[in-house]
Amino acid sequence: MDSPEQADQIKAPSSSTPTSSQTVPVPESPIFDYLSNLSPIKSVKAARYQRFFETHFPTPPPVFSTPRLDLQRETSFLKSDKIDEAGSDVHGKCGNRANAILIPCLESLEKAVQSGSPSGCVDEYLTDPVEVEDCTNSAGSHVRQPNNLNRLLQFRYTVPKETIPKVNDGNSEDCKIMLPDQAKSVDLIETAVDERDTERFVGPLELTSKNVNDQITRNVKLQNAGDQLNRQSSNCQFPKSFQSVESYKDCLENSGSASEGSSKEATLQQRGTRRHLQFEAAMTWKSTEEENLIPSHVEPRGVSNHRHTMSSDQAIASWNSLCPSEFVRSTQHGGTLAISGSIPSGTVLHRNSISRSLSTGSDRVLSKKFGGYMSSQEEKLTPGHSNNLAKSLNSCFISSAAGDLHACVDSNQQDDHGVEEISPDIFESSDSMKPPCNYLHAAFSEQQADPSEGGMHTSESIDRADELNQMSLKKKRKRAALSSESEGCKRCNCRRSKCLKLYCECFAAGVYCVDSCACESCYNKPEYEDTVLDTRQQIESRNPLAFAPKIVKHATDSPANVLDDGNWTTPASARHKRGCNCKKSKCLKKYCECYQAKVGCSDACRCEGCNNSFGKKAGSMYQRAERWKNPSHCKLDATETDIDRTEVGTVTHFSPRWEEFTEISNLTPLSHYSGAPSVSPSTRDCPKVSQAQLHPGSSSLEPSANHLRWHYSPMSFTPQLIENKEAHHELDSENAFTEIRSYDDMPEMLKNTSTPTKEIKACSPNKKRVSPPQFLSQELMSSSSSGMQSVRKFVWQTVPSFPPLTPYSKSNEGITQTESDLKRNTGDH
DNA sequence: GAGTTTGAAACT
DNA sequence: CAGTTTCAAACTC
Repeated sequence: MDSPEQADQIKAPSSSTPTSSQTVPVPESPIFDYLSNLSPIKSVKAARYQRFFETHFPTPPPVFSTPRLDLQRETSFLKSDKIDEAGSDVHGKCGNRANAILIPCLESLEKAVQSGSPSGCVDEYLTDPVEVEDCTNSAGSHVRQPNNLNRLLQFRYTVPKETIPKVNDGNSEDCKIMLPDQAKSVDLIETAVDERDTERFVGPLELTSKNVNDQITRNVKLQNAGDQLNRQSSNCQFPKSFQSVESYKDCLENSGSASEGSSKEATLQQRGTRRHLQFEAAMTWKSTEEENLIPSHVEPRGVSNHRHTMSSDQAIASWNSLCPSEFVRSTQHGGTLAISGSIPSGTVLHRNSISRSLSTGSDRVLSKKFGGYMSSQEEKLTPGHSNNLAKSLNSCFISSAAGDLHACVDSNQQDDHGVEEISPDIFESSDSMKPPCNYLHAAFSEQQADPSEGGMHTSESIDRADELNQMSLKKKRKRAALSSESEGCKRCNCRRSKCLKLYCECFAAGVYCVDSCACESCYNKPEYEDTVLDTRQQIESRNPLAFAPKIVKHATDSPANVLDDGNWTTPASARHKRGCNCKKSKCLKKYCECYQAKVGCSDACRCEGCNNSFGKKAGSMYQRAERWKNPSHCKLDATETDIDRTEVGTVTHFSPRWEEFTEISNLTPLSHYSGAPSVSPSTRDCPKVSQAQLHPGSSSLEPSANHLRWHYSPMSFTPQLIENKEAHHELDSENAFTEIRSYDDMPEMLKNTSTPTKEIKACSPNKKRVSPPQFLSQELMSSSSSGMQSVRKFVWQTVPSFPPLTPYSKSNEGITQTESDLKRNTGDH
């Protein structure tokens, strides 16, 4: 059973292992590899990051006051649906029954909560939802496998490649560690994803992004699950059998929804930081990848745990770009942070870094090779490399300017990561949505045409630099302008902002300026990473969404809508996040950001005399009225929904902040879906949703993928319920959909303050919406039109499977209540 | 290419 | 939060 590699791994240093860890040989299995690959995270760290979130997003007291009730309810819910048949003999035990895998997990959670769990602290509760999902997910993946809990426990201690960490936290059992093969795992993931995604082209980057998201989600989930399980089932025995890859895949699919749902059900704090997660998701992936690349043999057992911790921290840091430096500092305590934990502060914050991460994920070898993406810390460890790192940015990098997926390939990697591999369709047709070609071309030219940066010797570099300097700005600007015109790419021409303000398109896009930019006194360069990050941080402190995509695509762009209403097939289905403020251009010139992005103006716009050819703001009222009449054609904007909700059917003024959040929330589902196409049969049955994801113009392909997960998972548990309920309502599902999703994604503070749902519904123009405000989810089920069905399902998924576990549940009282109602109704049936 | 217009971003 | 200033892109000539 023990492969050579495993043997080596077993021999891996465990000198620092305080506890006697009896290593148990683990058969090599792709599945297990994958699972092992999930970067187990130490519980301590988990708690830390939870506290971290708390710091930034104070948790509402009510949430923690009643975690138990919610948990019970949720647990029972799951049990009734899926677990009962598996038997209930899992209580108190660590799942010897494979089929009952879900139960142990829930039981563990339940016990933890009911018994006041060791810490009894908020952190635990915050973690619970994820844990449950983790269990679910893991369960799904191990349905046929006994002692899966052990595995979950094991995950936590699994060390990539040749490292044999101690398994137990000092309890009774000594567990063996599976030595994961990261490459295999990655391949497996990609394969699984690919197999499920048969409807659309999936570029390499996209797969990478998916992996990134998967990795992030699973890392966190597994971490939490591992922690919880470890507490609850230290006596678990190590699994002795391994399921087949096929079974794993099946389970993966079945559990996919749950897995993804975990994100949705993540703590409110997490939700508050979703945006960062979206943008920096790649970070975690990168770190994970790098982790695996790191020779484990170098690090002692204790360190291995550290590493995982770092992985967790990295993810956290990714989620919270507001405090990158803090994160970096925290990671510096880890023994291996140099590599695995070394997320450059810049990387966390700047999208260039993200690109790096993704590139790393796409090609680990390369990433390792051109550690160009190394953080400053890494640079310290490997002097001389970092500078070339950025330059050797050979693989594709992704930027999320305007929520788009951008790919850049440098000359070195073109063969390996040709841009051609990236479907042009992933880019928005609008100029603003196009890849910031300055990155594309800049990075390219930087490598190719700018020897000064490519490793030339000093004299040559100087000469080259002089040449470049001598190049008149005019020429540069002209070149930039030409390239911009001809290729739809943009380069900045900043003169006074130093490219450190949002005026700078590069900076705003989260990427560094490149040589082809015509900017002056540019500080938006890798060498000024600290400055860039600080500035970015400052800007984000003012406006957390400053770097969020300006153009968001509406998740409600279901295929049906597209078919029924050609207007919505255009990019106009997307909207500017905050809307324009045009006064003189009438939204007919590129001065108008909406027009520039080729999207219609929405009620979010404060433009005057709007005549936007992609959609007039003035027409929004009329359109909305039409939509009210014909919900199946509804394409309601989140903005409109919000307005409806807050303005009693009259288009007046609305809070831009709200708009931003709602739009962001809209943004994610699509991306997510595209990133993780198959999750549950239920979701598969929603062609509209999936197709919506496929919309060529989808602006937010990757950055937000993680975000989306949180919306889909629950669905797998309640497809039937949805159908049962949805016929009972005649509400504007579209609105409801948007509303709920927005609500879901919205930070708690906003939820509490800006949702006069009652008035809204009571006052809706045509009185279609009559349901009580607390039953938001019911609205989702309103429309009977086929076009909305998928939407309804999708919406329903937004209902947390395990709402009570988090503060979020409290805030979503209405939703959870609806869920209860549904359960009752279902039971009646 | 120079100058103007425009609206977002930043500032007060 | 509103008004003003700054800024860089878009536009015009």
